[in-house]
Amino acid sequence: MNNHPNVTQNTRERVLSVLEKHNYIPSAIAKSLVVKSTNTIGVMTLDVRHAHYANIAFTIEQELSSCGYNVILCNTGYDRAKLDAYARVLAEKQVDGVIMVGSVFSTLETEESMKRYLPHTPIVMHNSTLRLPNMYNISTEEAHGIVLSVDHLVAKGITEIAYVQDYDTRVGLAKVATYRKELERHGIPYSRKMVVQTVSGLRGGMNAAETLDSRGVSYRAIIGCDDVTAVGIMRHLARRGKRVPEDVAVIGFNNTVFSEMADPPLTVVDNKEEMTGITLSRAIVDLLKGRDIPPQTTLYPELVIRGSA
Amino acid sequence: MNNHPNVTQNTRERVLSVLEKHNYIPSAIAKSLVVKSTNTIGVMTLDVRHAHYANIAFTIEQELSSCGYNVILCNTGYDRAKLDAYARVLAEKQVDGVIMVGSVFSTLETEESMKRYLPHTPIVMHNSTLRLPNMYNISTEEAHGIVLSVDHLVAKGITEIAYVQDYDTRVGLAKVATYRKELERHGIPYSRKMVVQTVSGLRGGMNAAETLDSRGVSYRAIIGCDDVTAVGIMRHLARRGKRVPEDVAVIGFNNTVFSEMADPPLTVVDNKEEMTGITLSRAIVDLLKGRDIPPQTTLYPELVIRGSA
DNA sequence: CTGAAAGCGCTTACAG
DNA sequence: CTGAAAGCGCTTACAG
Repeated sequence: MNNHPNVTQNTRERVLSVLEKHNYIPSAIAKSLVVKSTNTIGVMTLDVRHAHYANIAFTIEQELSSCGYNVILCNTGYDRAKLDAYARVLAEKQVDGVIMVGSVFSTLETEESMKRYLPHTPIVMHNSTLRLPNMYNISTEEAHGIVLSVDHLVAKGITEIAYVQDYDTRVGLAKVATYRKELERHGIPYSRKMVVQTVSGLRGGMNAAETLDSRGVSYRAIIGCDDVTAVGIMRHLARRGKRVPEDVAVIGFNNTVFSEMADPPLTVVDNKEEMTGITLSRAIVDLLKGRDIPPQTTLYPELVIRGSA
Repeated sequence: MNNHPNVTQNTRERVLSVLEKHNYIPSAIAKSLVVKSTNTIGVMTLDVRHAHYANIAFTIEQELSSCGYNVILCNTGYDRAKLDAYARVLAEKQVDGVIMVGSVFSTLETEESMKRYLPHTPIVMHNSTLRLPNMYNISTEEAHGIVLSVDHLVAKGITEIAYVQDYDTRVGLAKVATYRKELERHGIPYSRKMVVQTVSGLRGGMNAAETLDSRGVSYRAIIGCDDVTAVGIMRHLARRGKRVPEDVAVIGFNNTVFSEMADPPLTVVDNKEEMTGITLSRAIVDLLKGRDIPPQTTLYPELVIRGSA
């Protein structure tokens, strides 16, 4: 009788002292069996070695543990079979809910696994979505970062703005589209020559800037798809003797440690991972407490202005 | 009757088809209650946002999941109360074992919590130790990295070697001591002026190199306590117009992405996080399978030679 | 080879 | 206000 109202002070104390003496630890699994709730949440992520997922996973774990839930960590990679196996084992272990973070999870295969194994378990997804009644989506509108970046540059009188994109994912495409739309909104002519596609990363950033130079276009700013790529861009510029931000302004995406460490420190679009983790955790807790939440929530990034633009 | 030998092919097929049709998922918690094993391992770490812990946690999770175990992630920070709470909840949830990674866990408070809540659960610890019969230790001898670094520099004919240390932790102290011993072994006079203490990080590295300059000592190499600090050291050198490695060779510790990204790419002591994660996982699995393992295992780092030394 | 019973450690009604 | 019984969904002996 855990903290029930109708129990005498006397009896309670007597019982507690005995428990204390024998170092009694209640079995959560026996309890779970009857109350049909395990107080554990499955957290699926692409790869927690990546700072982005690590930050979100950390925040989720901290937030949930402060609410009495534990986290089972699942790194699926790009492996469908792994995802399926995790979904099954989370069902067997009867997690109360699952949080999936990453755009990788927007696939029909994922949908099938989740529908099959966890048809009634609340699922909160970040940056991906499934057509399932028990699924709730929370997304960060990364393309909004382009709006912020272009606005920032234009306010400084810079109009020759190049854009370095990486993969043709849904958000990747949305970002280029927004880049084009934003230029037009500011009355700046759009040129295909000002956007270069590359592999994200240091090398990719260097190559992208190199490509831009080889095209002979004139640019006063480069927006890079992420911060590490932006560091690569800056490295190429430095080797060409161009100063940042005087000659070329650089803006990156993702406010990881790399941004601060860059020289000059990078101005970046911050997708607010802590806020994301907290929002995801609160959503699942709300669902488990029977409170209703909107099926779709949008989070907006913000611009962190440092030395590079 | 899961795959028991004495069951007819016939019966088995009949049963399986019914299970399949009803989409039956066995309850792991009901099973756990009777078999006294949950197939879940608690992994305690300081903070999974740090690349070092993220890498190890990732590898542990992958390795254990391939052996049929799930991981409950616990980020304790420096908070004793949190650690105590996690220890208790892991006991309640009846994890089969726990892995603790980080030197933070070498405290009497930790020992008390673990003894109280998990007296019979196998505990495998990395870089920390407790005087408990159910505890097994696996440590990476970081000081060995100093041996490798000094050897490498001396082989290049460099003898004026400075050392930047951070905190006075057990391993921090062991590293300076080894630095001194190694110099002596190579017949190089040791000077207190050649070691500077700093706060780890970019800023700390810059400050440390600055301090070295202000002391007016002559140096041809600097060994930094970690890679980010080494990047700071290189940044200071670059600002002073010194070339790396021509004028000054730089070696860091921890082979994170920062090392590769540095310019020039950093020569570093790699503490082999993947190997560490695998070793920790195998140890706990061995213990759970009833195989005996040595109470203490030592792992050695290796030198990754890149452009800075 | 198969089926029914007991029990894992809890909670939840339900009698006393 | 307290105590004994039933049941959560499995596995493990043990009869048939």
